[in-house]
Amino acid sequence: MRPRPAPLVDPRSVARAFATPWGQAFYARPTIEVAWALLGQWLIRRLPDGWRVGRITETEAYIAGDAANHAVLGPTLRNRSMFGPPGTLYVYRVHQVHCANAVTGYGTAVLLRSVEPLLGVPGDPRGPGRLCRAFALDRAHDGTSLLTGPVRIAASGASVARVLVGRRIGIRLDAHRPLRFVVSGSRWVSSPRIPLRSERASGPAVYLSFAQS
DNA sequence: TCATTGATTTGCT
DNA sequence: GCAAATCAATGAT
Repeated sequence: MRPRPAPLVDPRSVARAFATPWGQAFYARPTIEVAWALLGQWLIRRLPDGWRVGRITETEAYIAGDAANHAVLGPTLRNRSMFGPPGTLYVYRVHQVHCANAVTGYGTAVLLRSVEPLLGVPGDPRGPGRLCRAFALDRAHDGTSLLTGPVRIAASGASVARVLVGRRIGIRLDAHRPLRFVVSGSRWVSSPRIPLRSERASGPAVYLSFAQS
């Protein structure tokens, strides 16, 4: 019998982080800034039989005036949680999978694309569909709060040294915009062949100048 | 009620 | 590299 690998995080610290997640102010900022800030944070899922924890390694911003944004035409049955308060979870289905987003403002959100498994994560959480499968997320979680719900995001305590920026994956409209953000050097990232360019971890200020909200 | 369309993943060539 | 799988949301009829 093979020894079980030691967990990368202490379950007690996970419970503490789950109890003190990022608050609404974390999400109520320009979407690109939030997409950048989410890198390195803990995504924590509470299930009846335990925790699932991953370190966020890949995000995409869906901003105002963005043709690829589901919310660009206003509220519908599918996207209505994108018009909830900052820190709302927006989960939708596309093809055969689900994708999870953190709402930042009225009709804007950050797609969670990949995490690095830290505790209790089954399978491969690289890619938004596989991330949702690994964290057992579906439309039942749409509209729940990342501040008080069964899925939360909390500070990891560690900072991300360098961020890679590139075009978003799998979209047709506004496909060229540099709104995809990746933890530099991580192997827990989808679409490894899509080109990315390296940016200082000092922040996304350069992108905020041309892409508001 | 019908046709179109995907913020994906997988498997085959 | 490319296309199929497969289905709910959406908008047109």
